[in-house]
Amino acid sequence: MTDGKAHSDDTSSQARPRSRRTRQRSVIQRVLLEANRPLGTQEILEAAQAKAPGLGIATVYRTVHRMVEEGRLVLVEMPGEAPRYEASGKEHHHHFRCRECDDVFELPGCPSGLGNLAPKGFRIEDHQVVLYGVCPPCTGMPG
Amino acid sequence: MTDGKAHSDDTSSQARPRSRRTRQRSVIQRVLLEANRPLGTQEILEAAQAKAPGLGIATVYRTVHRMVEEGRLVLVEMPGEAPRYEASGKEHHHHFRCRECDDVFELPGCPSGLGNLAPKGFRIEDHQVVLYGVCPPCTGMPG
DNA sequence: CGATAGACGAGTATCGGTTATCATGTAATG
DNA sequence: CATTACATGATAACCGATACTCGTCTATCG
Repeated sequence: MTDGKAHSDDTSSQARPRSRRTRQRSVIQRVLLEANRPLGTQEILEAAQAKAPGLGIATVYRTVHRMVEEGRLVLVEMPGEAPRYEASGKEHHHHFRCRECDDVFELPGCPSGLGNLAPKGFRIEDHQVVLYGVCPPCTGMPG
Repeated sequence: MTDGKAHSDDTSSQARPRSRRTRQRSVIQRVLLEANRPLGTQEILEAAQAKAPGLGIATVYRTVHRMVEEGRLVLVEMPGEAPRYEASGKEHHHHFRCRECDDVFELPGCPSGLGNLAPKGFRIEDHQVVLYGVCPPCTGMPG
């Protein structure tokens, strides 16, 4: 073959459209990857609009979906709430939700003995722990 | 009125309408109180319709709300799913969700050391643990 | 039994979250 | 700088879950 590189008319594989680097997209990605906690779509929108005025909610959804498909973001679901997203690749951890500000924080580590919770006969594949309370800022503490 | 008992025209307090004992309501209550696991509105509807043909979803919502207000039912929320309801008054416990049948089961007990998960500065008030996997019936086990 | 306040079922409306549409804008390429 | 395919923003449409409306029914009580 004269050119071994796959050309644009290659219909094999999923033919995912070539990705572009736009201001909106990079701002959203930065917001998510630099946050040290899971963010909801509205949080993402507001944070990103500071750096990209006029940014719309549709772009947030589009970018988040793309990043999840790319494996760069993972879905974080809290009981009774809309989905949040956080950077993937972190160590196994759980979450804390502040009842004052409604923010969700990451908690390093994992309690042991979760496997003993289920009676015999249950095959445990996964687990999720959520702590509720008040975060340091909301208690009035500086840290 | 001659008697001192509060009559129906008493507008003091919340004047909650007098409750009636209907077939639909008692069936829904039995379904919920006898289930040993949290049920969603659709599950409640289907289970109750077996004993009360023609029962409508509106009555399920009405009865569930009433029972929650009365304190006989507690809301159980699983991440990313519609609300479930279980009988109140049980000992502190957590839940297991089967990925095959999507049923949620109660797990007696509670893992220790959850308080150590949060760094200093977080005030922990509550917690929730969810295990995911396959329940005994779905693994092919009898019990 | 008769009166009546509650309750019911069916259907419609609403709600928050998400997705689709489309005209316009713009990054990437030559 | 011209081309063009991909991206964007605004808005409408959609969706599952839940609440409301209303005509009819019935448990309760005298």
